[in-house]
Amino acid sequence: MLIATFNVNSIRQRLAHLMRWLKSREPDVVCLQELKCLDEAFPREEIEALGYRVETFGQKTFNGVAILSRHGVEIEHRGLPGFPDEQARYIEGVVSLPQGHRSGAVLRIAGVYFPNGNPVGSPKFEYKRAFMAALTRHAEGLLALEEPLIIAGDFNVIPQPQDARFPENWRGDALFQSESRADFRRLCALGFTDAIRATSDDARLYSFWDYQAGAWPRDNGIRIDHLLLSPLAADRLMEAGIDRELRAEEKPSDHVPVWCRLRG
DNA sequence: ATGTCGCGACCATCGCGA
Repeated sequence: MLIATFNVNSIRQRLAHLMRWLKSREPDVVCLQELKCLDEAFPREEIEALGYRVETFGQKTFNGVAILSRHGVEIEHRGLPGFPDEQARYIEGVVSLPQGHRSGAVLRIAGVYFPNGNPVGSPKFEYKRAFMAALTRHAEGLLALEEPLIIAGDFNVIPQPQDARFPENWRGDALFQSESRADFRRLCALGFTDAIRATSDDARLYSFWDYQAGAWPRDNGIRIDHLLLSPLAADRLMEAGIDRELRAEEKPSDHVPVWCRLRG
């Protein structure tokens, strides 16, 4: 059972990349972020042709999230409960696992696209913090369900200095601000496992490289796309990885897919 | 030191968001 997250930075610009990657990696469930289009403009037929159910929560120009699933999926929320928002940043559903799956009958999946929050001290930063507070509150309720649950997406938070090649460059940035990191720790402390950190001590595990200033050739990356596993999901965690080779393709997204494999 | 994309308004560059 392979679950992944991928910020595509425009689904219409990245469809070919996504299709190639879906065919090679064959994930069961994928959370997408930054669709940058309305639901009716989403290229759903192409992805359905690969055997995926497609559930979108789109928005014109900015934001937009989706869940792709090779198994049945029932969407429970488009938009973060308890957080009235114009922006399409949250989608949550329940995936019906194949018969006999050892993780039980269902996997709950929440796809998130966090506000960037820059500049620090602006209303945008307060909006980011409010989004995290609302997600943390909602996640408490989800954990009480005692289901396998994964919150997957672009959190726009660099959790630790080792999650950036040059952490000093991010001082003062909303992605590395102490409040952002504390908010992220508070969410994790409810009982979530960071799939990448739980399975690897490797250096340079990044999921984003800026388009500017040669960030990719210099490997000036950061890790901001995360998979947070509830205890029942973490019990089944086998391995996790980052498909960094997509960043070397022609016209790539500035993010790459991050995935984890659950036993069963 | 700088270096880039994607979108939409609106036609050709520009402002915004990242």
